[in-house]
Amino acid sequence: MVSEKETKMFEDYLATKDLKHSQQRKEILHIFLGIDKHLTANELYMSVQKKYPAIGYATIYRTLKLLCECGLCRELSFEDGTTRYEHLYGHQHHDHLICTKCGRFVEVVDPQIESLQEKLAKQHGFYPQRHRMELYGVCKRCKR
Amino acid sequence: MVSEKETKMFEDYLATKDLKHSQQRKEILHIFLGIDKHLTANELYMSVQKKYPAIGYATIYRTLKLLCECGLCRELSFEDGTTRYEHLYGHQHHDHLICTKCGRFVEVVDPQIESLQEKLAKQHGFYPQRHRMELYGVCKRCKR
DNA sequence: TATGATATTGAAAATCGATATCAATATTAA
DNA sequence: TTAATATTGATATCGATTTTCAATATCATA
Repeated sequence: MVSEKETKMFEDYLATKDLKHSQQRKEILHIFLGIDKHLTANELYMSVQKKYPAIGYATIYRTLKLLCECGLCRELSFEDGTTRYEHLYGHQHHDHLICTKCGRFVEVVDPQIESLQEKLAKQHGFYPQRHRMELYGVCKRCKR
Repeated sequence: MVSEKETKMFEDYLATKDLKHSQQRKEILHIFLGIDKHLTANELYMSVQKKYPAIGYATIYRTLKLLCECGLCRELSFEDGTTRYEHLYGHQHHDHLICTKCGRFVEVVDPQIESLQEKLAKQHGFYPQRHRMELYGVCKRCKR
């Protein structure tokens, strides 16, 4: 079952921006939250299509943008040029470990790295806001 | 003066792949090495145009790809969607600290972070190959 | 240094993902 | 119910990159 909390977050965001709670937005959010993987816009479009064939491409992109703005979604652009979206339902901040053979993703966090990143930014006179870290390697399964 | 070493690296790479040492390739490499900043393909194209108006867009892209393959160039795709290329002439491995206001780049390395990244990958059963880290923040100049 | 096999080129067309346009429709507050 | 306004889907458009293709350049070998 998909959380009420995230639905609420989205609706609150729409309300504060004087945007409307359209059916399409609700349906896209619901489907997006239900898929636990890093989706491309196209993959999301396909999933949405199965249930709601009338929903167009542009609405997918528009809704993804809103979801990113309200903090429910993160846009990730990878080495290979693809842009993927991950929902933050039940996930905290994390970075990615990516297998260069099979493309498998693992979410990782290392508090020590996090704090060193902050420190490093400050050392250079930057006020740190966020970061992006991707570790590429070959996973256990592919190494053999 | 631009290093012979890099030119040699490129020529050796071309030789091993049975590719040819065309004038265009030599000229693009030379101009690319001479510019010490993170260029978009278009920016490189413009610089090349000034000296060699006959060289086309496609050749710029084709040559950048070769330079990346032989290790003289790194392709970077940033948060804002732009793709930039940096040459590795006189640079070692480094990550980036990027100002979200003015777009200024600083190259940074933190050996402690580097080794924790390796460790983290290994902990998850990955054989680490490379990584990418971008720290976003507001720089000293923009903060005021 | 001429030849022929093959890679490279520039120009233009094609492709890709993403965004903007626009008339028809849905949402919302009054 | 109405009126104001936001949203929609279809389509056109965009900018970045890649592909196509006929003409040309490179290079090993004769």
